[in-house]
Amino acid sequence: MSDPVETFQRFLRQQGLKLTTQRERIVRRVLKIKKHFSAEELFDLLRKDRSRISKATVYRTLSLLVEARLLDEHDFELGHKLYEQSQRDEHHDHLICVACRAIFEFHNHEIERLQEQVAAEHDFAITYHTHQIFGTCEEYRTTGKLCPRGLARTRRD
Amino acid sequence: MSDPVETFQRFLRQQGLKLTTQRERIVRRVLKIKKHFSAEELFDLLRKDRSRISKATVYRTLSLLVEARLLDEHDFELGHKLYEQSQRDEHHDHLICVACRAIFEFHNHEIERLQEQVAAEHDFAITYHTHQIFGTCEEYRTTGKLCPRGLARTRRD
DNA sequence: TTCCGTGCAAATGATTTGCAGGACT
DNA sequence: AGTCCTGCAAATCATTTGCACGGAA
Repeated sequence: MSDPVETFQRFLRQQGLKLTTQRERIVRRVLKIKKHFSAEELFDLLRKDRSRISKATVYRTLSLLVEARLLDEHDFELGHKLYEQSQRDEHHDHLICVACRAIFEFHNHEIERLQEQVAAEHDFAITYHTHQIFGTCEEYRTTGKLCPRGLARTRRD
Repeated sequence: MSDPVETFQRFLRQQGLKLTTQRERIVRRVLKIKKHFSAEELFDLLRKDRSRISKATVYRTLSLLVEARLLDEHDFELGHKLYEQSQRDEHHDHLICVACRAIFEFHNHEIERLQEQVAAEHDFAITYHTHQIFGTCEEYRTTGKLCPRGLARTRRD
């Protein structure tokens, strides 16, 4: 019952939509990605799997996956959006290395709490938030190595 | 010595650039704006002042003003960037009403401190950060009024 | 003079959309 | 049958850029 493909199908049905071959292939491929990825990168991965799905369909399906809450969408000021599998109840924010583009995740309960307090003080009803820290990561600073082309790296300690 | 136009001129000279009529008009106009504004909105304001400056120049000058640290640039997921006069030492983050587009500012010293701690734990050297809280503001929730077209509102309590 | 800067229009580039033929239910 | 979908190419849209002419130092 927590199979993502089923979750997606349930979501689609609910919206009067169908789980097509393309949509299913895309979800299954997406589930294998353990990093942050762009629409373009997903498109390339699908071609490598000999799935000739159009870019339009990739974009359309990514939107659906975000709506279905299977994916989270992020704008890290890279000129294109990045996606990652939603860790439903484990919300996290990001540290983005502007040099090598590595992306790290962090979660700080106290920050979240203070943030809610700030919103409350402004009579503001939070829908979601983004907290991004840009700078340079330790590896880049010591090795000067840039992130290889292709998938944006996501490293966890 | 803290006259923004002079600051800009100093910055330009330093870069081997000139303070042209257009650039000066743009800075002076920008200085009068007390809200967040887009390139397009600035362009329109300039036309109203009978300054026929091209959009290309507006964009080019905005970039320079950001480099000169006279303006801060924000991406609030609105499809276009917003700018605001840099409050040099008074950094702040934002609450963005997704319904009426009002923008509120907040500063929480404790959050900033915790954030530095998070970065330190990751051996991450911070360059800058963005902390945006999206949701609905009190006014929108009670009146249902949408933000009027034109300049994005910035309200402070 | 000598670059630097400007306006204009064309180029970008990620994402979206209109259409016409296909595919689920 | 009746929708929903897909692929393709064209359209968007904010922003950028190439060029030839105009302007500060």
